[in-house]
Amino acid sequence: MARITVGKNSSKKEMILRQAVILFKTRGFSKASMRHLAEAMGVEAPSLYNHIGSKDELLQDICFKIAAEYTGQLNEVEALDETVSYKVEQVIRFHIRKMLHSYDEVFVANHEWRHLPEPYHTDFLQQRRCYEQRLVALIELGIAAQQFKPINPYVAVLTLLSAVRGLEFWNRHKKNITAAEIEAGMVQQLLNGLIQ
Amino acid sequence: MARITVGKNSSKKEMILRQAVILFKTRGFSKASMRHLAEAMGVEAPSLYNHIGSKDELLQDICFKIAAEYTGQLNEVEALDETVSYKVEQVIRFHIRKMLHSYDEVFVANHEWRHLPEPYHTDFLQQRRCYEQRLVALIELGIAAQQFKPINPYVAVLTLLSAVRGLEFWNRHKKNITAAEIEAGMVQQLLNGLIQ
DNA sequence: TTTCAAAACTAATAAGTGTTAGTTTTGCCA
DNA sequence: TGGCAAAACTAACACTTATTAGTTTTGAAA
Repeated sequence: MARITVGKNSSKKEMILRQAVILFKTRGFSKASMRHLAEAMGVEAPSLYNHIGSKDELLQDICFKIAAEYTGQLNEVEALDETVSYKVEQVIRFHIRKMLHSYDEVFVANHEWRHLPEPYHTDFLQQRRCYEQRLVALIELGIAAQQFKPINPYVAVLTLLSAVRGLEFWNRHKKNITAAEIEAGMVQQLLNGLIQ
Repeated sequence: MARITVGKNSSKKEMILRQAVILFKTRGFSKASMRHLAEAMGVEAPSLYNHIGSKDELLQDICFKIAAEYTGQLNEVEALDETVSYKVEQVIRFHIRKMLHSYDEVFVANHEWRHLPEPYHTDFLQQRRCYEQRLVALIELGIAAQQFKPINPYVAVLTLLSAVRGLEFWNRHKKNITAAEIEAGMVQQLLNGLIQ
């Protein structure tokens, strides 16, 4: 059949990855088969293996790319010379934007990391825990500086991350509400709940 | 082999269902096989079909039981003669307790409803949307009564539900923090973010 | 002890899984 | 136009899946 035609700025593997993200998101990793993916690419399943290593490798690429982006942003924010609440606000806003702009990728990373084979599964969890720990430290700093109420910092981080993650379920209402409105509302509710 | 021995207050189907909850939670619905479930029951796979209709039916039972419990509680709260913020607090507390006490069931319902076959898939989503809509109406009432800040009520509901749902990820920290502490912290952060 | 339904068993089916081997086609560069 | 690697193809493998059919075992009531 027709070959996988290469776009300007993306290799064939990247094109497969893009389809994989969509497929894993809509069907879930387990129920998404290489034959489904091949069909989306207009090709037979074994042909995919000229470009990729395995199905698992696709999931790894998706999950670790997202993880790296979150960690990278936190590095930048931590280095800022600003108040804690400003930093927390930046983190919240980054999460919200990532959720709204790279919806499918974030969704797959959030839901399907469980299917990562070892040692990637452990590695991913480890990165996640480390990220959370750094946020906890940030909140603790805010409490010590009396910018934040004396709340349990673990609970605060959980609440922040979970609330933002919930934007997953919100895509269906996209029409009735702008991204800016969502961002403003969530920042207000989440940050006001923390600040003294 | 040995028969499935019936406990005092539970039919054999209920016993299978209990094992299914655990299995679906740990392996995910797709990767949980009837052979796994049979092994957990100490029986061969086909024997299960003397007690249940299908694998899908197990998932349906789990998801709709949970949905009914949430709807039932909201019915009760709505009927109360109390302030809106009291009602919202009751809803938040119910969600948190459900999450902490029926962790596995709630987890499965939250994660695996996607695998429900039609028409159950549509029905479940419909019930979910209806539930959210009723919460939105509650928040709107609070804003109209000037108990709450003039926040976007959809965003507020999303934030509440998502934050509570995030308790999923918190079980690993169970040791370091009591249920009461979690409940207090979350109620404070979430409700204070709303109240005028 | 006989009876009989409930519930276990074995065997089998048809479909789907990721992936490899080996072969043919494609399409660019000389 | 001839050569050659990239990338498609077909065929196949070794599993696993949910489920059905048909048969045997179990264990309580008569």
